[in-house]
Amino acid sequence: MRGARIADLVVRDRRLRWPIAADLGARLRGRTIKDIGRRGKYLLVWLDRGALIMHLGMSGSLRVVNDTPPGPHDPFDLVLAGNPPVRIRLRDPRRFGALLYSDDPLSHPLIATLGPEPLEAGFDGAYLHEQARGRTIAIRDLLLNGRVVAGIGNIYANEALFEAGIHPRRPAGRIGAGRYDALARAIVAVLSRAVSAGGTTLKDFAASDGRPGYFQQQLCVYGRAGGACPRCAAPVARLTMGGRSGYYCPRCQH
DNA sequence: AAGTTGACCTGAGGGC
DNA sequence: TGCCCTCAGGTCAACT
Repeated sequence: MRGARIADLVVRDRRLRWPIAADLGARLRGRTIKDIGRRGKYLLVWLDRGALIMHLGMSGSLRVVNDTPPGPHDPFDLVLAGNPPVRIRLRDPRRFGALLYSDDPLSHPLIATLGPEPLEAGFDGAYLHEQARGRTIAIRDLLLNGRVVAGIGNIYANEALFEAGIHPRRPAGRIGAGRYDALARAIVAVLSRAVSAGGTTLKDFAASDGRPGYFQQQLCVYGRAGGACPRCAAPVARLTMGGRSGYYCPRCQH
């Protein structure tokens, strides 16, 4: 995509998480893509001025397609100029994805309010400890809050808490600085290992080259209720918090 | 202010 | 086979 000129945006269904702006196609035609980036789980397609902000939600995927006819859940194609043109298609059955434009994306409310990137400088145990001070929210939910730290989803929150030996329901304000050091290290380790493995394919996740991830083979607790804890062999437990599952070892995590 | 719940959607899988 | 229920990788917005 980098360096390409946008020939067209073909919108078949505007109804994503937020409606695709009616004038977006006209705004994009003829513009040049300068770079591709990311903040949390938001994808940034930097143009000569401003950027597209995209999100894949839970079920979205972007693919390069040729003459494949669009399916019922393929809301748009971004067409790049060329001979032949390159069509990049979003498939998003649940329509939780997003396609937005901003002249100043880093100031956009969705981006500007995000916490630090967990794999970059500025994220450590001291930061988490400070964020948690005086708060009663369960630590699992604090980690899912993008304003605290960007881009941690349910799988990696649970895995990092296992690695750090912290119970997912523990109130965030009742965890000491030393344990937050361990938690921050666990988050960095889990995310790094997951990236190396190409991500986690529970069902249909695939990387941009179409290949699945393999981190699911390294999951210690997520989705493994009843299975043996890899550390102590006690059965992994499942709980529900705010309508979402949490997994943990009742013997190792407190 | 912080915490909790509901909302947005479709599809898959299990039980009956 | 079909119907109904539950659950799913996200996260914002509206409540309490």
